[in-house]
Amino acid sequence: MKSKRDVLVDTALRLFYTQGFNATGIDKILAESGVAKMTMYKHFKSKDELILAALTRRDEQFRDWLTSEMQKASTNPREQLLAMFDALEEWFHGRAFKGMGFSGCAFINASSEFAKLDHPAHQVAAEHKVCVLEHIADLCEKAGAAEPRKLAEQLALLKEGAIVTTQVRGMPESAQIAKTMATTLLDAALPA
Amino acid sequence: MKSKRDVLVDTALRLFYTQGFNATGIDKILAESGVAKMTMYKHFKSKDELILAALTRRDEQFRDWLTSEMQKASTNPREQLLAMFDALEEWFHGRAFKGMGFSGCAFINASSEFAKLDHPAHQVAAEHKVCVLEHIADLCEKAGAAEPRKLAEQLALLKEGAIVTTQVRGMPESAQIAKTMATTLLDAALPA
DNA sequence: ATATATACAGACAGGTCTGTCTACTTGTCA
DNA sequence: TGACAAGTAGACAGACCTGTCTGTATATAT
Repeated sequence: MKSKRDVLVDTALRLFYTQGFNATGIDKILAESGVAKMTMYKHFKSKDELILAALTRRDEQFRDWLTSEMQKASTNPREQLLAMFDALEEWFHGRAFKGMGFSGCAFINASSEFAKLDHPAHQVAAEHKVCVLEHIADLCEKAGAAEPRKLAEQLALLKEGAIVTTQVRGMPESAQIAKTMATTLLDAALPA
Repeated sequence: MKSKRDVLVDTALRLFYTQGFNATGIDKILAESGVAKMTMYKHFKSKDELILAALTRRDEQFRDWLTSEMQKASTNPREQLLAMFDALEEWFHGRAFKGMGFSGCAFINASSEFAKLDHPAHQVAAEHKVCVLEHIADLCEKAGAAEPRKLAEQLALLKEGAIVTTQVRGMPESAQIAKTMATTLLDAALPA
C-alpha cells in the first residue's frame, strides 16, 4: 500500500502538472489526496518543498517511461533513438501516463513559472533535461557517431521542439516531423 | 507622449513576461506604471483582459522585431531564413528588447500557465506561432522549396527547440545548433 | 497495557489577491 | 465661468492563500 507521502506527491504532481504550480493551492491537493494538512507539513517544510518532490517524482517517472519505451522498440542504438520520437507521439496523444493527459512538459512548465535559472525548481528542470541528454548521448556513442555529444544536442533540441509545438498548437504530428529530421541527422552522422 | 493605456500594457507585459502571469498581481503593475486602479479598470474589464492585451502587444513587438532582423540580414529568402537563428541568439543574450532580458517565450509561458488549449490566452499564443510559421512558409516558397509548408514546419520546430533549450538550460548556443540543422534542411530542399 | 508514531478534522492568523466604490484633483473646451 | 472628461488616492469587501495550532483517533510494538 502506498504511503501517505506517496499519495501526496502523486496528487501534487498531477495537479501541478495539469493546473500549474502557482494556480494550485495546498488545500486542493490535500482535499484530492485525502491527507490532513499537518501530515503534509510533517513531510514537507513548505509548498516549495512539495513542488520539488513532485518534480523529482516526475523526473523518475518520465525517464523510466522513456527509456523503457525506447528499449522495448529495439536493442539497436540507432533504432532506439528514432523510437524516442514514436514514444513522444504516444505521450502527446495522452496515452503515456495514466490519469495524466498531455499538458506540456512539466519541466518546461516549471521553468516558465520559476523563470530564474537559479530557482530550485528551475534547477531540477535543467538537471532533468541534462539527464535525458546524457542518455541520448550514450546511445549516439554506442551507435558510432563521430561527435556523439553534438549529435545528442541536436536530437534533444528536436525533442524539445516537438514538445513545445504540441503544447502550444496542439499538434502531436510534430513528433513525426522531428523524427524525419532525426533520421536525416542519423543517416549523415552514423557509419553505414 | 504615451497614453496611460500604453504605459499600462507595456508594464504589464514586462512583469508578466519576467515574473509570470499568475505570480504578478495587479497592484504591482499599477505601482510600477504609476496608474490608478480605477484607470486600469476603465480600460480593461479584468486582469484576464489585461493579459490578453499584453500578449497581443508582445505578438506585434516580437514579429516586428524578428522580421526586421531577418530583412536587415539579406534580401535573399534562404539567407533570411538562416538569419532568423542569428536573431534568436541575439534575443537569447538579452539584446533584443530593451528593458526585458530573455525570459523564455512569452507565448510558451502563457501556454504553460493556461494549459487548456481553448483558454483565450492559449489561443493568442497558438495564433502567434501560426503567424510566424506563415512568415517562414512564405520565405520557403519564395526560396523555391518543393514543399514549403513542410519545410516551414521543420524550421519552426527548430526555432521552438532552440528557445526552450535556452530557457530551461540557459544555453544560447542552441541557436547555432538549430541553425546548423536548418542549413542542412535548406541545402536538401532548395534548388541549387 | 502502555508508549510511540502517525494520521485525522478543523479552526485560525495574517497575508495577498481581484474588483468596487467614493471623493478629490486636474485639464480642456465652450 | 461652468461643464465635462480623465485621472488620482485610498479604503474596502470577499475570496483565497500558506502555514500554525489544538485536540482526537488509530495502530503497532514492546
